[in-house]
Amino acid sequence: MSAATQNTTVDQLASDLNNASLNGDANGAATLNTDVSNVNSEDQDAAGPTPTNAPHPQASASLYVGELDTSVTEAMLFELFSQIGSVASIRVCRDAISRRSLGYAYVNYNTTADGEKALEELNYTLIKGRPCRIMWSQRDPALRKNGQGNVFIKNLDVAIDNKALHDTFAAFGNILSCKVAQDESGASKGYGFVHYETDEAAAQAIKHVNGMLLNEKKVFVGHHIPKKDRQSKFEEMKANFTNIYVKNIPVEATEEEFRELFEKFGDVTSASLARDAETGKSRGFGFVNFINHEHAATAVDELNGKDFKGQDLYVGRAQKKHEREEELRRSYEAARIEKASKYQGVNLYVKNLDDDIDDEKLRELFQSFGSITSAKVMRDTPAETAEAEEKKEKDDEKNKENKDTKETKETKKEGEAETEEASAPKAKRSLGKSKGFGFVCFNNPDEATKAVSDMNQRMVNNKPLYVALAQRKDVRKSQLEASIQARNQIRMQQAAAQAGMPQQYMQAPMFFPPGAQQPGFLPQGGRGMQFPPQAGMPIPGAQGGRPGQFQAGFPPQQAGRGAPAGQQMPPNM
DNA sequence: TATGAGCGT
Repeated sequence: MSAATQNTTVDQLASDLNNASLNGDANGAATLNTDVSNVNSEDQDAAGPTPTNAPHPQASASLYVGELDTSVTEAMLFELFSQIGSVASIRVCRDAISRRSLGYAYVNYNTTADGEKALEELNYTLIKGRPCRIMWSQRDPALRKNGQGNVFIKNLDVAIDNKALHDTFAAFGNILSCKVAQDESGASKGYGFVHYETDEAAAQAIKHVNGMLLNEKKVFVGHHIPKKDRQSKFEEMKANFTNIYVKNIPVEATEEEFRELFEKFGDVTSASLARDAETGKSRGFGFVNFINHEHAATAVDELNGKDFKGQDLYVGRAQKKHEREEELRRSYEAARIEKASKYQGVNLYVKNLDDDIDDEKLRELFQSFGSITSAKVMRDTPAETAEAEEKKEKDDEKNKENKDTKETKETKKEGEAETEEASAPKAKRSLGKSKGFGFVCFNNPDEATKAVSDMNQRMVNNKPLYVALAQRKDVRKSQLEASIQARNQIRMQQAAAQAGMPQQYMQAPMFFPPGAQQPGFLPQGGRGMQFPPQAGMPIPGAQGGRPGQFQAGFPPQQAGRGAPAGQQMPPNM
């Protein structure tokens, strides 16, 4: 980074910090001295931001570009990076077998200056809707893998993006990499990372920003601790617990009785029963804290499950609130997965359904194969259908009487059994329009398999059904991705063959700018193709147009262009 | 609440 830019950034930091009320507030947040123009040379720490303008160590012109969408090609990167200066070469790294992009690339410039400029001007540029992350290529993994200088920031305001984070933290030293964690839609997850070149810079950043307000939010800034290190620390903490949680305590038990019960095992610093805020009545649980762990552990061993005034106590290590919540979340997730795998092999995906087919009719179609636990036609929400309905109502005015007697019912919740149907109120509510597919779940896999072989391609209301075993959402998703990748690969090869490109260059795609002399390329000015072929570009004469299109009205295979992926599975899978 | 990914010809 140039000195001029660095100064700008520092000034900007000072002003940003002021604007963002980083200077403390009534809530007791600490005050940050952002005055970097009046540094007391004897007080290094108070000086705060100590930016370094150190050039990167290798003095190469090779950039690593990460966080790329897998569809990003060399050509797209060339278009962007050549705006900065003369690009020597670009390579998107790909899996050796599947050729799927690994999500990162190298951009090599002819000069280091251009590399620096790209780092300053192109970092976090959106490519295919995702901000790219640019670093100097650092081939020595050891330098990257020790966590030196890596800082973790949480409780970030969602408005703080990569650039804002970078600008804020650049004042403390040279940043190798900086990122705000994002969800799939690109929204901030409220935490991020700043990896400095040196530990000193990281220490300065932590010292000066931890606990400060950024966009009204008090941020935590600390050393990045990898998951496994945090976990082992947590294990150690758990192994030395002194705090105990007790439940199933008779409500008539007094604080004193409760405390006495535990004092037999050692010195207790506190023993309290949870009480209702209004009535003051015991809520039947409480906490006991011992001075030392051994006594706490003995109390758990001796008292758990023991009778206390007529009730069997639960006594265990007390969890932190978030720990307990996480445990509950995990067990919920485990239950969900178990439920999903239970459907494996018994749940059928049925598509190309006529709009007239409702849950009831779907069940009837399949009931001869065995015992059906649920049959469900996926529908738009009534709201989505409302507009269309309204229009239809006008059209149907002539047939009004007919419509009024039509059976309507509300879309049912997931997992509800169909047996309710008979007793369901025939309320005159609008039913969402059928999405043309649904799910039929059998009791056992044999019934399901038989139904697939007998019902697939069966004509129903003049439409051939597509019937297959339903796939789990994640399985389906990865299969779709693989097929798209394979399709693009074929297109690339077809395009290359058409252009007369030697096969070997398809195996190791490397983009050289037009005009660059590279061995094996067609001479300039010949009839050679523009290089490289882009995924998704139309290929004259290539077979079949859009893959997955089918003829004579028969639906494509499940891996083709079926209903939108998000609707393929019932919500319980 | 939250603690990443990542290096080739």
